[in-house]
Amino acid sequence: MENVLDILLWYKKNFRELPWRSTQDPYKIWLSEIILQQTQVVQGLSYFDKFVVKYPEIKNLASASEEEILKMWQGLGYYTRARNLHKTARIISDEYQGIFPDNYMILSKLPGIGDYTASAILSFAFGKPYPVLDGNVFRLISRLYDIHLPVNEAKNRQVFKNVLDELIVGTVPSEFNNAIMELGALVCRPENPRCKECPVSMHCLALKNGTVDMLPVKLKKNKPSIRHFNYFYIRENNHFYLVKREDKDIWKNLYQLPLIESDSQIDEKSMPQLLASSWAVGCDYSLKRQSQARHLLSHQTILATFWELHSKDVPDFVNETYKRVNLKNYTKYPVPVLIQNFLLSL
DNA sequence: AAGACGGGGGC
DNA sequence: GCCCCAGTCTT
Repeated sequence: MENVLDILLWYKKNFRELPWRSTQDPYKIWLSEIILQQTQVVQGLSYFDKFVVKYPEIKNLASASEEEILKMWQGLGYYTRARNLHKTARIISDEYQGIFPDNYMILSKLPGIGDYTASAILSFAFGKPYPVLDGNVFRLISRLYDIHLPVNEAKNRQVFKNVLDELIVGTVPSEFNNAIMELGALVCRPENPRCKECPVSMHCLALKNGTVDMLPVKLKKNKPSIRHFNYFYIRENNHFYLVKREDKDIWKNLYQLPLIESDSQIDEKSMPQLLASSWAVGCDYSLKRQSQARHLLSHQTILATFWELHSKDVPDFVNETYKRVNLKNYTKYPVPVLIQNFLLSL
C-alpha cells in the first residue's frame, strides 16, 4: 500500500530517540514492553533506566526477590506486571538457560506476555513479521479505514489484525511496528489529532468522512466503586507497623499500614467500637484522626482516613503479620502511592 | 465477554 | 470531571 511507505518515511524523520530503540537485546525489549503496558512513554522512561542499571541481565532479575522488584516498581501501578516480570525472569533463567525464546506460542504463555508483548519481542528483537496491536494502532487503523467497531471488544480484534497482516508485508517488521505506534502517539492522538502533519491524511477515510473525533469507538467502562479505608499509624517507641497485602485485591504483595475497611466513613466517636470489634483491642491507647485522602484508581475510588494510634507498649492486637519498622527505616518496603504520600507528609 | 488491575497526564 | 496510556489475566 502507498500508505505504508509514507508512514515509514515519516517515522525515519520524526521518531523519538528512546533507549529501547537502540537495542535488539530481547531482555531489554521485553523489559521495556512490560513497563510500557498501559503506561505512557514519559512515565516509564525513568523506570526502564533504573531497571537496566540494577538488573543488566535477566539473571540479575531472576536472582532478585519479588519484594525488591516491587520496590523498584513502586509508583508505576499495575503491580501484577512486576510480579510476572519476576516469574518470567526465573522461568527463562531456569528453563531456557537465560535465552529468550523466539517463538510466539512459547512467548505468549509466559506470565505477563500476551499478544501485544509477544509480537513486540518477536519483531523488535528477532525481526519477525508480527504486527503489534496496541491503543495507538487501534486508533490509527480505526481512523485510516473509518472502522467503527468497538476496539475493546475481543471479537473485533481480528479485523484490525487482518489489516495489519497485509500492511506489514514487505517492510522491516521492527520499523513498521515502531512507525505505526509512533504515528498514533505523536500525530493520530486521541484528542486534537494533528491531521495537518499526518503523512497519510490524504488516504484517511475518517478525515474524509468527518468522523475522526468519533474514533476509535470504545464501549464505555463502569464508573469506579467507592471504598473506605481506615489506616492506622500505630506509634510505639519510635516505631510503627506495616502489614503485607496478601489478598487477591489491589496492591497485592505491597505493604501498607494496618487497615480496617468499612462501608462508610467512621467518625472519632465510633472508631473505638470498630477497633474493639475488628481487632479486639484491649490495651490502652490514644486515638487521633490525622488526615484524609482521596486516591483514584481506574476502577475504584479509595477514601482513606489516617488515624494515629499511640500506645506505650506493643499493642495487644499486634501479631506476627505486623512488621515493626523504625520511623526512619521503612523505605525498603514497597508501598502504594497512597501510603507513600501519607508517610512523606509526616 | 466482562471485570480487575495503578498511576500520571492532558484538556 | 473524563479520557487515555507500547495490555494481561481471571472469572
